Amino acid sequence: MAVRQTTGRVTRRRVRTRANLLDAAFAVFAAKGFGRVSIEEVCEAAGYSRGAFYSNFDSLDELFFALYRERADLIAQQVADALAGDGPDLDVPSSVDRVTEVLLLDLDWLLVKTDFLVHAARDPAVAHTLLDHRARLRRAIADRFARARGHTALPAVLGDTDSAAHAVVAAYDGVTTQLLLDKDVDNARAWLKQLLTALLTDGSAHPE
Amino acid sequence: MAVRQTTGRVTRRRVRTRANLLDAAFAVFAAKGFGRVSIEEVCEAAGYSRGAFYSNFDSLDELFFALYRERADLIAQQVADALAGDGPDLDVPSSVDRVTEVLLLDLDWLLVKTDFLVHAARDPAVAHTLLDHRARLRRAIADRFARARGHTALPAVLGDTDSAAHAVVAAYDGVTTQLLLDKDVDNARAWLKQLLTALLTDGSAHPE
DNA sequence: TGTATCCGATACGTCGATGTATCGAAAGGC
DNA sequence: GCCTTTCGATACATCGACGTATCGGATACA
Repeated sequence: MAVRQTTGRVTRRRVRTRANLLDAAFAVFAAKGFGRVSIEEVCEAAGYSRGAFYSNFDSLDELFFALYRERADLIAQQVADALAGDGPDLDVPSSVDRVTEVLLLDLDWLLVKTDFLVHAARDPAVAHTLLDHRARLRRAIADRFARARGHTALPAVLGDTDSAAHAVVAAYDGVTTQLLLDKDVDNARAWLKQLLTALLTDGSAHPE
Repeated sequence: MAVRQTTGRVTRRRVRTRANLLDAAFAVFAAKGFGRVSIEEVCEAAGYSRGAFYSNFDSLDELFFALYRERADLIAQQVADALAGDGPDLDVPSSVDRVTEVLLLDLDWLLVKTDFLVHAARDPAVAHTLLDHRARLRRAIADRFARARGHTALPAVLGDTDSAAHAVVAAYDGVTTQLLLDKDVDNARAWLKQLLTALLTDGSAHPE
């Protein structure tokens, strides 16, 4: 964290500034990629001078980290809500639809998230944060599966609900990669749905 | 490309230098990530001065691009070989083993490849190269499926062999993401195998 | 072996980004 | 509304990386 001496009070202005910097940084990171962004660019996009930046953050890395945490928490919450929202009656496929809606909505987020993955891959501490986020998503998904037990059976090849959740995340990651290249959100959604269907339904139950 | 005037001859020294630069760059990129590497670092790692670099490349981007193409071609060839090598008698699971062996062998390559993905996601021209590489892999896989027809049936949910190949690549990408974070190659291989099994075999045929 | 050509090392000038130190202005408690 | 505290703008010094221009040694070919 930046200087922040004694136990001083925190001004409203400060919170606003910080939020503005984070928002601007998100846009700039999404557009150019973390590796090609300077502190000055972020400040300019936010309409502040570098003084404001150094008053709130120590480095671009720290800002990036904070940015990721903030958004990741938001997404995790949205997914958990989408999954917890429907009663135990609804079947898995319709849950899939709702989650897909949330997860593949924002291309900019996927770009930033991938940048973050690249860093995490080279820094164990950062990796830990990302693994945490993923674990939270998996937990929400696994819980949903557990509740659906009896309504919809999972194929035995996948094992327990945890493994099934793992598989869902892997499918999501796989589709994300393709989406980053062809930018076709609709296609990605359809394709993710098909993948999940193939994974989560027994081969004997042919759809449509 | 760098200067390279008229139709001059190309010295052996030049090819060696170029290759050395590419090799050193690969190591440096894998270690620090493309975004955090300077031209000087690459030269230092290779044991050359910047003069050598500018004589062979115009920019770090160009070197990175060349580096990717080179390695991607190599991998694509290896995968194609691994798939074409076994006769039509072998079943899909054992092909999976052989390909997995090739694809998940080198963590450094996965790191560089992900860096490349990040760039491709923001530059359509670069994206085209990466999509080409992926298409080549998919073709090899789809061909293998086509040859296996009659021996092993694919589940109907996946559709034709092209879709099945698509699914395989998605699973590979998904597992790669996790592998980049936990660095557990053995686990990734096992997990990829399980995923592919779930995808490619009919749910009715329960293994072990 | 001679020689024309090519290659890469060195030495510069330049520029952008960084971090700090300082100061005026805004904010909040009273 | 005053006064203390905090925030962020400005100015400055520094540094690293960049790209170029030049030159001496290496390389290929006769």
